[in-house]
Amino acid sequence: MVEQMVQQTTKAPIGAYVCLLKGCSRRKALAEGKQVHALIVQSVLDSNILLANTLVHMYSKCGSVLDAHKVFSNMPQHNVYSWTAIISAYADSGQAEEAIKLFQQMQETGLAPDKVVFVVVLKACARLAALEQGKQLHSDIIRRGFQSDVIVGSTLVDMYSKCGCTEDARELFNNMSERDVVSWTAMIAGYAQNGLSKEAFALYEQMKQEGVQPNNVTLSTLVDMYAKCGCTEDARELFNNMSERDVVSWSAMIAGYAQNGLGKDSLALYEQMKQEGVQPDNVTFVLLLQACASLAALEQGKQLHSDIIKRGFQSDVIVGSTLVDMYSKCGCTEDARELFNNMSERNVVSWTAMIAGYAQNGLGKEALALFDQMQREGTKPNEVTYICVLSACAQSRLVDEGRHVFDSMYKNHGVTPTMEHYACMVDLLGRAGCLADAELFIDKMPIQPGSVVWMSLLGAARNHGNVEIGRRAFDRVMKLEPKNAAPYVLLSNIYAAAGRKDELAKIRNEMKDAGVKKMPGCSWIEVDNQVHAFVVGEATHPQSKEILAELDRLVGLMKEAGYIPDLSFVLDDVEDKEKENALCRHSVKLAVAFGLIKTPPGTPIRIKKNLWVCGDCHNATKIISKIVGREIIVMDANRSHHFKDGFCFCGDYW
DNA sequence: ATAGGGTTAG
Repeated sequence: MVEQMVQQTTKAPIGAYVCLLKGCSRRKALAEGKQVHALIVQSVLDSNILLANTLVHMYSKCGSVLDAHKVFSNMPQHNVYSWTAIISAYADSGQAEEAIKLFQQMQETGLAPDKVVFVVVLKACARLAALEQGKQLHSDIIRRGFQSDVIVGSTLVDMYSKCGCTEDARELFNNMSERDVVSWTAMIAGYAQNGLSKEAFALYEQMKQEGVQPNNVTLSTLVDMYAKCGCTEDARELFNNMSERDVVSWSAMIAGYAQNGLGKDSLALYEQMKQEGVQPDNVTFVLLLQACASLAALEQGKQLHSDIIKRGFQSDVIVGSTLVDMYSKCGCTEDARELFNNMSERNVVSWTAMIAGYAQNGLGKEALALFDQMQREGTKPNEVTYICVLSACAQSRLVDEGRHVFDSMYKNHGVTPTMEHYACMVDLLGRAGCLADAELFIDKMPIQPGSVVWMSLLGAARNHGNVEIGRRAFDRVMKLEPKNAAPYVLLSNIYAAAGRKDELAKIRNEMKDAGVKKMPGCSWIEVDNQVHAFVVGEATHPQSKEILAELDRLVGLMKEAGYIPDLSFVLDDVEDKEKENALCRHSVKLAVAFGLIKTPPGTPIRIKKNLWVCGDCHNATKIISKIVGREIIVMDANRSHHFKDGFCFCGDYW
């Protein structure tokens, strides 16, 4: 077909080829572009500088920097457009350092840069947050008199913002001789990216006052900003009022829900998006997978996975890593691993996601093995990798292995332990019952221990019923984070388990006086592609009556099997009978009962919980798994619990 | 040629 088209236009072969290549660029049709390239070579037109430049451009747009570079280096001569095309190829593919290097090479050849090449190199600097180079470019731009160009100006604003220099960006913005909607939006986005939402809103108001119409890019920026502030309702209102919504606008709103714990709303919005005929892209899928992961919504996650394959996004490394994460967070480490093995490209995040998957599911040995493999295959672990490896060791009681990893992280990969790593070590030692070692470890820390470290110790004290250490750790957390409810709950658990009623009452009052509220426990379960949420103590689900009846029936059977409700997990000072009732309304139990009613016998039940699963729910679920002959998987805020035949794979170590 | 949405942990 390509040949036919060319033959029909033999009168202007070069122009025709340019047209064809531009079409390929637009459609990102690499294979077709290569065909056209072959024809150009056949017609001995490949030394034509215009065609060669267009080829470089085409390969760049189709994502093949390698081919772009080949064409570029085979060209008999380069003009400024050739350089622009190859620099932009590297900048767009994320190889910003290479782009900057090429720009320097270009200047060495004596060619004078034009506006466009400055824009392209500035983009590379923004990507790298290479402020010094950016400033150098800025002065070159002034020297050549390009500073009054509105595109160059907007790009400079963007570069300074992405380097974290919002004040420089703003000064430049104020001095721009001409400002269009893009300039305003770049400055608003600059504030948003640097967490200055007040300034961003103020500038947005000013923009409207000066009569500049915000477009859908401006509004999507604001939707994202509202969402990042946690104001999803404001974001939604703005989103609803947008006249034009493209895939980015929808994704920004989907992200807002997914990243604020409202995964259900993300998935609902996706349905609406499809109805309105907007096509999701790779980024949309990443966000939706995050929503599924946060809900452990495996069925919908699998559906998305097949949509991803259908639309050809499965080779995107970020999509792949997010899929690994989604399967892991649904408790399916084997599926995650198979996917991981088949990924066409893996980066440090992909490896880390898989290691984290093993860690979350209590498979410490597998995590360590993968960590070894990763290094053998030449991927350098980063600090997050180490957090995951250490937490895998902590979850699986691999104390010596964890110590060894910690001791060698700087030596092996130059990763300096941060607060999080120290907290992991305290967790590792504390969980294993070495509370004294953990305290000693904190004493020897070269940095001031932060609240995460003390929280780890407090958690360990809770697990091992150590009142004194628990109290000490609690006091340290309070000094750093007086408004956090978690330490109050942990210390209350310690007092309750130790039967220290007076101290329990006292801490409950202190908590009340401090105006600190415990986050209510909430569990989710997906049934028939629909996620159902259960909040502790609430009977708001339409089928609450049946759920409570089922729980009643189960508790009877459980007691026959030896279940004794652990009333120490009810912190309110009420009668024992009432405590037992309260235990029965814990969200995990409600979700389990619902799952039992709504799914066929024998099928596994998968539940997601926002906090840690409580000891009584853990014990109860073990017994239920045996009585009803079902596998029950509870993904809590920390790790998974896989119940089967009366046991949990965590071995009660969590 | 310029502005907006994305991956691992906690």
